[in-house]
Amino acid sequence: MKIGDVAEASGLSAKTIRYYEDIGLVRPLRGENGYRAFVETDVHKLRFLARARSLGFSIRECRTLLSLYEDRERASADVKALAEAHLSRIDRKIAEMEGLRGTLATLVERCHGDARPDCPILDDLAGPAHGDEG
Amino acid sequence: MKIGDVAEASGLSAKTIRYYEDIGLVRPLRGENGYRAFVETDVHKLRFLARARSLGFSIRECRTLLSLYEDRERASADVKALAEAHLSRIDRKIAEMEGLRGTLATLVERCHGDARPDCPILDDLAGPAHGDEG
DNA sequence: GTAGGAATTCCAGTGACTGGAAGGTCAAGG
DNA sequence: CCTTGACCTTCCAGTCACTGGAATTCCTAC
Repeated sequence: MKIGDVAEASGLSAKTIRYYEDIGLVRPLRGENGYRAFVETDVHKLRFLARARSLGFSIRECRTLLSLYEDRERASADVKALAEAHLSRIDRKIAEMEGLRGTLATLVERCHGDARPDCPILDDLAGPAHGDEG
Repeated sequence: MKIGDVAEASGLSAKTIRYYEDIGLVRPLRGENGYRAFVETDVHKLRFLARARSLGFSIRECRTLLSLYEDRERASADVKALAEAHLSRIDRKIAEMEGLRGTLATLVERCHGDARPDCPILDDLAGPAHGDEG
């Protein structure tokens, strides 16, 4: 299989697949013409990678996940730990985003949004209501 | 004021402030010794920037926000539009993260997390239950 | 005069790609 | 045999918003 086929099969771009080879995530063989020659297991790996990335795992984590995946002897606890750590990162991120969303929503609500120049949003950005700013 | 003082006052690092000068967000004067000489309005600007960045506005948006802020004639509607666009981006991002969280949480739940090698998380990553993958 | 801390510049690296240039390979069609 | 065009190759640069570090200069205190 050539890179184009594999790109189609895995949902990754050819660019990304080359990049993944660069950083050692896949090691396709080479044909006599210099083209990458992928086999089934490469496609599996790349699909695995695509899915893991879409779930927000970093490349570094994907590397671990992949080695865990390829190790028939590994404990599922290892994988679970990784996923749980990732889950709590996601939770933190969501909480952060929601706090941010709240602040911004309040600001937007308070802004009359017309041709007048006074704007609560900019006022907040200029100095969050401490009172004595200058 | 020197960069260290301004860093303290604005909550940004000296590195970041130099970077902001590089990309034209602030233009501090220079003293005879070559040191940056910041005035009050620079500090205001930098605090504005710090706050806007912490609310997740991109540098590009900050630039717009800043020019809006400095334009005494601007309509608050302009600012509101920008903030609303940003708000809906945040909403999309949150929804995406929550979907992701759900998937991952289910996976973690289904994983027994012991020394056995079979693991629903890796199974899912390897090929999300379509049935006929290979 | 010497230490130190803080300022300066410039270069390189982060993460995870993406875009584009310049050139090689292959199958089909004339 | 030659061209066309799709696909492949490599390599370099850019993205975003910084951050780290080296080498050097400046200022203050002792």
